[in-house]
Amino acid sequence: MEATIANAPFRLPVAPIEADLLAKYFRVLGDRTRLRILELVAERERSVTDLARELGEAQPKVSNHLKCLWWCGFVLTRREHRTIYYRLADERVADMIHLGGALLHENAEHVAACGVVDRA
Amino acid sequence: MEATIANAPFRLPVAPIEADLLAKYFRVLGDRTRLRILELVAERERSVTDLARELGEAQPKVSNHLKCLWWCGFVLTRREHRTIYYRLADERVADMIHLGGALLHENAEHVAACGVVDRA
DNA sequence: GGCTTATATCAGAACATGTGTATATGATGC
DNA sequence: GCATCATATACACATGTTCTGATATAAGCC
Repeated sequence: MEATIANAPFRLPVAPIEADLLAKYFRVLGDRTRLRILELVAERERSVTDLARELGEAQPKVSNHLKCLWWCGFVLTRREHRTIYYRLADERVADMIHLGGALLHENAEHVAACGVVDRA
Repeated sequence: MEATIANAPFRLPVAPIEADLLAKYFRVLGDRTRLRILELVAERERSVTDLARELGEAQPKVSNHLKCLWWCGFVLTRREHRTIYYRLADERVADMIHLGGALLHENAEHVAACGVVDRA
């Protein structure tokens, strides 16, 4: 046993490959529509149509984002007749978003003003 | 008791404007190089040159990402003579990354295979 | 002042990502 | 089978983001 990454309880990932995947994972949270979808399905399960209506967004758009969220394990589905209900896969996803929200609040103006994320 | 939203201990942010900012905030974590920088500065403070050497990346590239991390409140700086040392601004940033890593591990293959984040 | 070191900025190319429209699949009920 | 409702997919387009290489600022030292 020596692979420190694998068994470290709280050590940051070091391998570049890890960083690549983790970046991709966080990028899923880097979209306004996906965040709003997660908000809603965290509250209670919803169908695609529900989400599209509540968000005021086009159905294909919502569907596409849901596909992304499903692939990456953020949401789970359940079929009932013709309808597919999406729900949050893990409470820790909500925890992570809340943590981000808390940190954001202390830097909100700075983040808003930051042009580097948009224009590097 | 039925309003599951209102009394949930961990309520998700709802306002669309919030979602926009929060997405931007998470997007900062959605880059491999920035994550690797955060790993290193979480361990101990480093100069730009240190980081560029340890990451094997070009100095302007590292500098640019540091600017982004600094603007958005992920890192703090300290000047010593000609050198500027960067360090993690808040332990909770590391917590959030660990949480993401933990969730990722349970879905690693799916996330890797997910083409939606790359190609929508 | 001139030289060196440390960091930051800029412009443009290359790439990734999100959106809208149209269309396809797939299940249900007649 | 046909009509319908719910969801998914494909493609073209616009936008956003990162990288590279050259150059600029800025501090310290002689």
